[in-house]
Amino acid sequence: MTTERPAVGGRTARRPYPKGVARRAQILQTALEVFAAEGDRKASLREIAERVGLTTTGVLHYFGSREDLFLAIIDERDHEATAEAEGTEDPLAAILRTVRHNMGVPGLVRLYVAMTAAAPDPGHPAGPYFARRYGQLHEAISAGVAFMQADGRARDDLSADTLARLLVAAVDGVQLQWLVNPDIDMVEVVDALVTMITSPPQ
Amino acid sequence: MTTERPAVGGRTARRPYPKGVARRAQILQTALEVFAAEGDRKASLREIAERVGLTTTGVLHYFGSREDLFLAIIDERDHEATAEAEGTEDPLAAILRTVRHNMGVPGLVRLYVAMTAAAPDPGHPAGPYFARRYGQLHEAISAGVAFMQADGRARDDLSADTLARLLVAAVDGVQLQWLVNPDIDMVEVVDALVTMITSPPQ
DNA sequence: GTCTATATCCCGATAGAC
DNA sequence: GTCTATCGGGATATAGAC
Repeated sequence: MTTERPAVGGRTARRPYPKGVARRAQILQTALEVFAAEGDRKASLREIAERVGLTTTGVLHYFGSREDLFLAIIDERDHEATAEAEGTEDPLAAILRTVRHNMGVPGLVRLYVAMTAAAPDPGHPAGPYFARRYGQLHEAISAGVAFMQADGRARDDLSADTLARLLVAAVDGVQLQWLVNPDIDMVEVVDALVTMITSPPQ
Repeated sequence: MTTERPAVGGRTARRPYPKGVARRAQILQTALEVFAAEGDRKASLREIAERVGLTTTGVLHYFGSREDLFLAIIDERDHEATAEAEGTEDPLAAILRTVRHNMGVPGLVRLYVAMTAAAPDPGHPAGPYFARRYGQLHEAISAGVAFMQADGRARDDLSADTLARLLVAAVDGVQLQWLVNPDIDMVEVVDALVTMITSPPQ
């Protein structure tokens, strides 16, 4: 694995010119704002371009397609989150931190859910992206849980593999409920699972 | 609660004429087929209408909009599933049965996920629908879990409320992973959660 | 009640000029 | 690196035929 940035976000990734990177960042920021405020259907390229002060083609110059643009937002935020959680001893604590953080950024969660749902669609750029993403996430969490099992800090009557999948599923799934009903305390729900995993079986 | 069918699927729900109900069913069936085979983006009103032998407006006569059409599919399948799970003693077993069944209908799961993701979008008809749906589902499962707790068949150090949310989250979330990576055994993952809920804490 | 024709509008994407 | 022009596709409202 290299530190090379993946080519998710368009053809200008190589040798970025100062003006270009600023525009790029501005477009990403604006697109997220529009999506958060108006939703998927209203967040058209035209609307976003207008707010940035460009035409649709201007936006498409930086991101190959509308789908690529939204995927680039997810990709960027993912890099931040992954970097922050890197090298944590307790993966369960890291997950709870993430969930708590997510409760403060509903728009981003909405976008994330929309991309996840679109990923299985044949030909959608999010497909390969999420396959890789889920793979890495699962590997990291599974390894962390296995470590805790070896230390006796997690129950070992269930495989680390399955528990890792369950953790990811719980986080993703509770977000679906939370988006429809914001009164739900996501941390409380995920914390219940963490409790069950860390309390030994009889 | 009456047995009256909700008005989810169009204005012709009252006093259905034989020809109309047949067409309606045919459209629902075809729409699901196209969605399962081609995905959300290719499943346009035109494509569906063509296969049924109608024009787009012909389809729109039965369902007010494309979104309403897809929501009607979910609604119909939900009625079947709910009726089947009705009056089950063990809600956990019912959930596992549903998950096992879902592994045989990936197209429907894809549609379900797509609708769930679209639900938080402002103005989307799936919004109110899923709010109600999640409410009913949660109430039913929560009550069932509480019953099991009273019988000593489920751990009671965590609230039935939270466990119910966690169960629904796990089912929804594991589907997201499964759609991107069909090798995952959804039953195994959800069963792990069931095991933890039914095994008493130390 | 069932359905078509038409007309309009918005969208994403491409080609090519500057 | 950005715009103009344009294309094809898709959603939807109305009028009216059967």
